[in-house]
Amino acid sequence: MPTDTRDRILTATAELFRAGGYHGTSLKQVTVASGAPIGSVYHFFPGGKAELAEAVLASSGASYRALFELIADAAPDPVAAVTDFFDGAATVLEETGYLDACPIGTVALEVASSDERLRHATAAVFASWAEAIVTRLTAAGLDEATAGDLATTLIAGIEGVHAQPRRP
Amino acid sequence: MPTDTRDRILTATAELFRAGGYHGTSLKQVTVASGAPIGSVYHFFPGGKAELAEAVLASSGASYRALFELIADAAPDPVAAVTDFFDGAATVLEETGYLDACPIGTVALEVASSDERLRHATAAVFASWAEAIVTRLTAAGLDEATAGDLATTLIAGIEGVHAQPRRP
DNA sequence: GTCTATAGAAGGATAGAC
DNA sequence: GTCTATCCTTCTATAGAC
Repeated sequence: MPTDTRDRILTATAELFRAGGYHGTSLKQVTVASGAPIGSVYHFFPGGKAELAEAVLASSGASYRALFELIADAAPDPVAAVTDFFDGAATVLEETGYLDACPIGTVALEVASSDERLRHATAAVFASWAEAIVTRLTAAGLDEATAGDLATTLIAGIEGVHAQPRRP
Repeated sequence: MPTDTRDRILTATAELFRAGGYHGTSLKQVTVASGAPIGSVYHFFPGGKAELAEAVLASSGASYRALFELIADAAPDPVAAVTDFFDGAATVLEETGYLDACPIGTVALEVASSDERLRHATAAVFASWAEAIVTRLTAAGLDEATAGDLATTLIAGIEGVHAQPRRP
């Protein structure tokens, strides 16, 4: 399969971003973790690290959105949708020892004031999540404004939870 | 004043961490922003970048805690304390164009799984904040467990808010 | 305590054979 | 599409004069 290598680079980089963020991840690590040589990385992402990061943010963002939609649409009501989603996140955090966070939030904090292009990529992901949430909340009867505020609050909550390190 | 340089290094680094995080900040930037030569940085922080980061986390963490305590103790009740604090954070975010985030949260996400020492430093800060919140909530009549859970939620909220980039 | 110069390693990126 | 070798820059850290 020809695009197999590209996918491996994408998922490996997403995993590295979860652990070390954008600046904490080197292309050398990407080659080792993905098994792809540096030449292939630049073949699929001619724009280098920045273009790779942009693709990772978009693809990871879409995955998390799909996961939320899957859980939400299986839940009987919006309240259950939210608690199911947070319960799932809590389980993952517990099972992984609170080591790996959300690649979007980590990168978003790093690049907010320094990289216009990547900031846009993170903002697009959060906007997409908000849309998925708002759609379901308005369908359940909430007005647009309340649904939007609640979506922002929920996204802040899930991101903030991931910022908490393991204690001690 | 002999420790003046040390303070300038500390505050300059905290500002840089807010913008670019730990890995996104170089010691060269620290020297430029603080006006202190690299020799002085290593004079005050012989352990290099890691030791400097540890000091920045502790000092910034203490400042934010003090700010919360100031606002909370001026508020008539716990609910007002929380809304006053979040309102203050919102004002700062608006005034700065959502550019600079929380140095603790940013670094916490970067180092959670890669640097044991810095992870401890971030965990200590969050624990200190939680203590400040729990003290006031239990004084207001909440039981210890509920106060602890609420403190964690509030900290997650304030951190998650800072992870949101400016839109568009 | 301050400052400069520099060592030594690691980073991103490119060229070109295959 | 894959892989290696290599260039240039930047980074952390150290040495030593002042």
